[in-house]
Amino acid sequence: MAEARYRQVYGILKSGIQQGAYAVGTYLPSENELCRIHGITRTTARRAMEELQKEGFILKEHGKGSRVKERRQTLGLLTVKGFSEAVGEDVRTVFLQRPTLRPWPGSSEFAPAKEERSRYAIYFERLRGVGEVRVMLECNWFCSRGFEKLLTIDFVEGSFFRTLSKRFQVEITGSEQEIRAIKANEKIAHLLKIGQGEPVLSISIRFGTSKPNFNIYSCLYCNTDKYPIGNTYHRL
Amino acid sequence: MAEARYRQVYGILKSGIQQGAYAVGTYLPSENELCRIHGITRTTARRAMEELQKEGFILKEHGKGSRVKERRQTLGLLTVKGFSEAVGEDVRTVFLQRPTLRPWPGSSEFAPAKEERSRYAIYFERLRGVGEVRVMLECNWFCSRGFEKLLTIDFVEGSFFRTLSKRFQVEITGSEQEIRAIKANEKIAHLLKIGQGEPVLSISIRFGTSKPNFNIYSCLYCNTDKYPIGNTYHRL
DNA sequence: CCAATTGACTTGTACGTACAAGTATTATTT
DNA sequence: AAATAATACTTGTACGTACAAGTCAATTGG
Repeated sequence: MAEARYRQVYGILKSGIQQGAYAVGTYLPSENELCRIHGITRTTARRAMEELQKEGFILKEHGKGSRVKERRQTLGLLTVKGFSEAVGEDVRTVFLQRPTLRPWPGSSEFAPAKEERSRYAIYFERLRGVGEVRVMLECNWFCSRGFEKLLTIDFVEGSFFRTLSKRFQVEITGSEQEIRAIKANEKIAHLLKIGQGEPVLSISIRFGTSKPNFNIYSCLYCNTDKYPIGNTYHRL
Repeated sequence: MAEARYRQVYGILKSGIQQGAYAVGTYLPSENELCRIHGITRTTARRAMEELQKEGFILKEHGKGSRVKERRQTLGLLTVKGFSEAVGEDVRTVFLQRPTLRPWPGSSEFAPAKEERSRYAIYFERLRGVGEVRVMLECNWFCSRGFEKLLTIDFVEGSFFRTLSKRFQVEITGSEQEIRAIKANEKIAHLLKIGQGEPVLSISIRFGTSKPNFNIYSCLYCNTDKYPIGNTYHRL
């Protein structure tokens, strides 16, 4: 199916914000204006705006309008949105382990389903940083069934999720996370260039997808000294 | 104004889930049934269900229904919902510092607005645990203007947010958070009964409210060994 | 017996309408 | 001149309708 109309409008507005067409602190076009501009009803316009609010791009102000929010230099990991979108330009990502077939790990926060365990997993590992600062070690597991091609091809625009979407028509539909403060072990300390035993933020994530019984299991280890993890919530 | 209709329905369903009327794994009444039951339209029913999904109570399954999700034993702090609702029964809370007038602290993740700084702050501090385990140290700041009564009265049902709502008609409308892994200092280590320098999760929160220029500033220090912080996200 | 189709459900998207309620400016009244 | 009222906007809530799309069981046709 084609992408939903409200999602398109959401994307247009989001790009506009990220590229500076709508400056921080200014108001977006009102919902009624959006209706005229895009030829949609207010229901749909509101839907797009709600999405923007949920992602923390705007703040809706009753009686006034929708204001573009300041984007903090944080990793917007607590939503599905990718790393690069949230932090900005100087994001560097290197593979420590390109996608390879592996047996599933023994234990994890989120247990894969039986259907997933019936095949080998694909594993890959990346180190991400902003400028010279090493921010995050990222480990990813998922069932190999139907994704053998990933062992050979490159990621679309360097993004795993975009690759899933473009090459495999698999979309992320949600996530579950557990967050802990742990001590950096030798490997993590070395890779993040911090001392062993230093506190590190550990985030275990299960990403649900549009494909039944197909989840992405990720473990992130973050050095939050310079780049804390951010999150916003709005009731309405 | 009276509480919105969809919020009422949301509350009814949420209570039903929490009190076991709808068991984990079972399906809630369909949207059309809810319309009949509560005399609302599907728009309103969907609104209530979306809220439940956003809070992680249910999982909507296209073509099937809305299933009650398993509630993990985590602190659902990454939404506005309070501590006690998320964890269950055996939550123990003790005041280390009852509400008192204080000058604002020098620095914080979130800077209070000028209007807030013009008055002294009210500060209070609580230690929260589950059973014998000390889970979290909680420090709270907010502008004293109009809230002098809080210095003397008790909290409604032990809940600060409920007190704001019931006694002052102030509602939480959203939050912004920053999450870090830090080393426990002497005070934190002592209170959480862990070793000094052990990793602790630090969450800085600004809660926005329905009262203009009135925010709650909270700092949480969590021992995540037994009770990790949880979070769920669903695109739609 | 098995495969395909149908039908009855579910949630998802989108249309259109109406009015409530908050904000800010302008016009009016005192 | 200052308070009040009207106004023109904004977002918030809620109604109703229609159809798309996913799920599943019963029915039908071969």
